[in-house]
Order: sequence, then structure tokens, then C-alpha cells
Amino acid sequence: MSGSEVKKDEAISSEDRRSPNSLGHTETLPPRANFKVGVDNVIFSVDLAQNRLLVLLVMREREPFLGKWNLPRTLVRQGESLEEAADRVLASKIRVKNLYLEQLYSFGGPGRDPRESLEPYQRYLSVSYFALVRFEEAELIDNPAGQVAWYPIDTLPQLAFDHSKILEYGHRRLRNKLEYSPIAFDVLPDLFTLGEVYQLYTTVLGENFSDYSNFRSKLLKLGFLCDTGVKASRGAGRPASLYRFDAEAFAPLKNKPLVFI
Amino acid sequence: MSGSEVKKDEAISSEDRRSPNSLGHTETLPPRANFKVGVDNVIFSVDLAQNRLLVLLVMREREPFLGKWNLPRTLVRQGESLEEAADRVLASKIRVKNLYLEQLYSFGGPGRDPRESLEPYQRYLSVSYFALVRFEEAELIDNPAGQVAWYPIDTLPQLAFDHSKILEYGHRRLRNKLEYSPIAFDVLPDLFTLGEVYQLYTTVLGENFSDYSNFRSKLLKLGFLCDTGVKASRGAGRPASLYRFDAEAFAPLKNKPLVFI
DNA sequence: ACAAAAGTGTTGACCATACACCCATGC
DNA sequence: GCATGGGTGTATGGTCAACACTTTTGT
Repeated sequence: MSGSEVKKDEAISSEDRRSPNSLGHTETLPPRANFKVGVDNVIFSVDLAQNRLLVLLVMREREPFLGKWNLPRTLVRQGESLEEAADRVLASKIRVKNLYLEQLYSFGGPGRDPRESLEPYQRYLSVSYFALVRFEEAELIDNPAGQVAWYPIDTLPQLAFDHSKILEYGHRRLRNKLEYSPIAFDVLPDLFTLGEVYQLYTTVLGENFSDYSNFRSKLLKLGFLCDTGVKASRGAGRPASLYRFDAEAFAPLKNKPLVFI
Repeated sequence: MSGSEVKKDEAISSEDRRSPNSLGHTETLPPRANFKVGVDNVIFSVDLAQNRLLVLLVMREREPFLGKWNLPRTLVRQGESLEEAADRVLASKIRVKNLYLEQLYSFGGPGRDPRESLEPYQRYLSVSYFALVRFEEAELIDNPAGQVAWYPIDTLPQLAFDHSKILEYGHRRLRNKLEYSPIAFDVLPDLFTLGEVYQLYTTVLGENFSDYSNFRSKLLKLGFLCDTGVKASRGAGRPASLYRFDAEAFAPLKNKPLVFI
């Protein structure tokens, strides 16, 4: 508390403690950096048929890193927001109706792009976005600007730039998001079985995150899934009820800390 | 599953499904935006003597928004990382030894800065950072570039640009971080009483987040606080034990989901 | 003595985990 | 029948919230 006088209900200001000796020590700083701003997308999907978590990659068609894979990316256009740019790259690679998209992190340190050494004082900043889409619905667009492919998260090729780091960051976010927000229902079909939800969770979080019957009762107790009564027969075994995500029942839970484990 | 053939252990590629008609629909896009990249800091501290959550603001000394308050900010310099820039602004306003700093969010939509309408095609991107510092230790630097002040979070002045939005975002992050990571111990002194920890939590999260005795036992059960045995007398009442944060005992809990409620 | 703050203990409600077990279907 | 997946129930131990109570100080 010594040396921290505070007046009730007033801002504590540098004016109050101006010392006469500490005037303008104007150190010379390097000049401002010059930035190109792009958006990099980490787009995930879950292939329920094969229990694989997939990431969308694009083959580079020019230098630097020609012939290497990287994340779908673009530079931001005039009049366009960051999220619009992210939407645009996504839409240029795949066609989907339902998706979850959110900003991930910004990477802007020096040395991210080898072109920096060619164009002096040029820097490259990437605002990364994280997306989850429905695999069964996602239609790859045949792109003149390069080959596009889903890669299983556990057999990734070497990536250009610092994209492995970005991807790893996105993977961590996916696992966290799945645990405490209902993003799974953004990419599941309108009607789904609880088995499908469980499958999605296990392929992302690993086999032993929870036991099916406990997962099931926990999820139902949250109260935002409603049983349509309709049964779906998926090959052998007893037919499962089809459920629907009830957005209205979920609304009051929004912003509340939730655990979906 | 229809129309989604997948080969085991191979990427699913647009090459596999190339359709001859979908070649280069080269829509004309607007040209690339031209960005200036800055860093905006939301710097919090907790005044334990008055139970107030404070934010550091800076008075603007030039247009636009001359005379209005805004967050401490700077443009990124050559050779400097984003975090280094964030550190630099912070260090130019206050002197602190201990702090917690992390990236918050990037704001880069069109129309954020009124100068955009003057310089055509110019855009302003802010990578915001969030910091928590120890109030008692933080010494405001008498800045030639403008007045600096701590403002209580509940009596903020009007802010320039979209800084209210950034600040609100930072406030939300602070509350969340406090609940599930040990950032409080980054800004508490080396030796502290459990009452001080509780006080910090209540001024950030509100009076009714938890009862003291429950908070206490929960925190101790986590096992990374060690009682030094030394007693501290703070005015009236029974003297409290001084505790120390044990980084080694905490290490195994790192990356694990924790609740500090 | 009394107030104030630290610290301990108890209780009942709720929740997580690990199972065991029944149900409905395809083959 | 039997394998397969869907669905229900239960027993055990743990955690959470509320609150009563004791301890140690300053005045």
C-alpha cells in the first residue's frame, strides 16, 4: 500500500505524481513495420464412418513452399472484415451449409514468411480462424488455384510456414470447445442419434473420455435435446431414437459454464 | 455417407473428384486492403485496499479522438513480435516486475478508425492483449506522450475507437481466466494470506461467487499452496498464515482442466 | 468483553464413475 | 440363437453449498 494513494471514486492518474526529472527520455525506436494481413483457416471435420478427425489442406501452387501443403488462406480485401475473409476462403474450397467458425489467434512475429528477407521491412500477419464443418455435407470444390484435400489429423504432411503450429493450436481449441460448448450440434444433421454424438466426441477426444451410458444421461439431463420418437436403424443392433437440438431450451444455458464431458 | 468415398489412410482430395465443368470461375474481387498493425492493451490491476478492479487508460494527445481516453497502444515496429510490442507499451506506461500477459483477440473490420475515410484503402488492425499486474507494485510512469490513469471498471469514461468493446472482451477473459488458471498468483506478492487471494477473487468475480471457508478448503486441496507457518497480522482479527505458490507442485496440474471457483 | 478476521467441521444434496443388465433389431 | 448396438438402473465415492462453530488477535 505504501506509495499508492488513491482517491475514492476517482481515477488514479500520472498527473497526481508528476516528478520533474522524468521528462521525455525519447529513445529512438526502429521505424514502424509494414504489414500484409491475411487469414488462415484451420477447418476440421469428423468422418463418422471411419472415426477420423480431418483437416482441410491446400497444395501450394507458387513460391514460397511451392508443392507443400498449407492451410486455406487469403489476404484480406478492401471493405472486408476478417471474418468475411475467413468465410470467403472456406467457401472457395468447400461447399457447406452448416458450420461453426471463430477466430483463433493472430501470428505476426518476424520471420514467419521467407519473403520477408526479399522485401525488406515487409511483415506478414495471419489472423487464424478455426472452423468445424459437417464432413458428410462438405463438398470439395475443384479449385483451379490448387489441390484441396482432407487429411487425418494423425497423418499430416509437412506444412508450409508456421502452419503446423497454427494447426496444433486449432486442434487444442477444438478439443476444449467440444467439452464446454455445443458446437457439435452445429455440424450434426438436424436429426441424429445419441450414438452419433458420442462417436463424434470419441473421435475428437479419444476413446476413454467417458463411458457411453454416462455420456448419454449427462447429455440428456442438460435438457436441450428432444427425442422425436422416430427410430433409425443403422445396420445391426436396436434402432436408436432420433434427437433434435432444441435451440430455445439451450438459450438460458448460453454463456453459463457448461461441461459436456 | 453418399458421395463421400474415402480411401483408408489417405487424404481425400479434390483430384479424386475433379469435374470438368467447374474450371476457373474467376470472379473479380476487390483489391487487397492495406493495413496498419497495432497492439492495444487491456491492463487490469486489483486494488486490494479498496476492493476495486482497475483498468489502465491513456489520454489521447492527438486526433482522432483528441482528449478522449483510450487503451495503451502502439504500432508494431520493425523486427518486433506482437507480444514484444505489447510488452513495450505496457512498460512505457507503468513499471512492474510481475505480470500476466496474453493475446486477447484481433479487431480488424472496416470502419474501426475514422482516418480510414481520409486515407482511402487504409485499414487499421489491432491485436489486443490482456494483462494483469500487481497494483501495489505498479508505478505509473510520468509520460510526456499523455496522461495515464487507473480507472475503476464500473466508472469508465467514454473511450475512443472501439475500445469499449475491446475492454469488455478483456474483462470477460479476466473473469474466465481467474476461474480456471492460476493467474492470480502471478500478481500476488510472494507471500500472501488466503484472505488476500479471496479478496482478489471477490473484487473480480463479485461478492457471491463463493463462501470464504469453501473457497479456502477448495484452494488448499489443490495442493500447490504451501503454508510457511509465518503469521501476518493485518489490523484486527486473528493473524493469518502466509502462503507461497509452489510452482513445482502446480506443474503436473498444468494443462489440466482446473476449477478455482 | 467484544468485534473482527482466521480457520475447522458437519450436513444434505447433488454428481461422477463404473458397472450390470435388459431391449430390439439383423443375420 | 446370438452378435450388435440402444437404453435403463444402481451402488459407491466424491464434490458443492450453506452454515455453525472455534480460535486468536486488537481495542
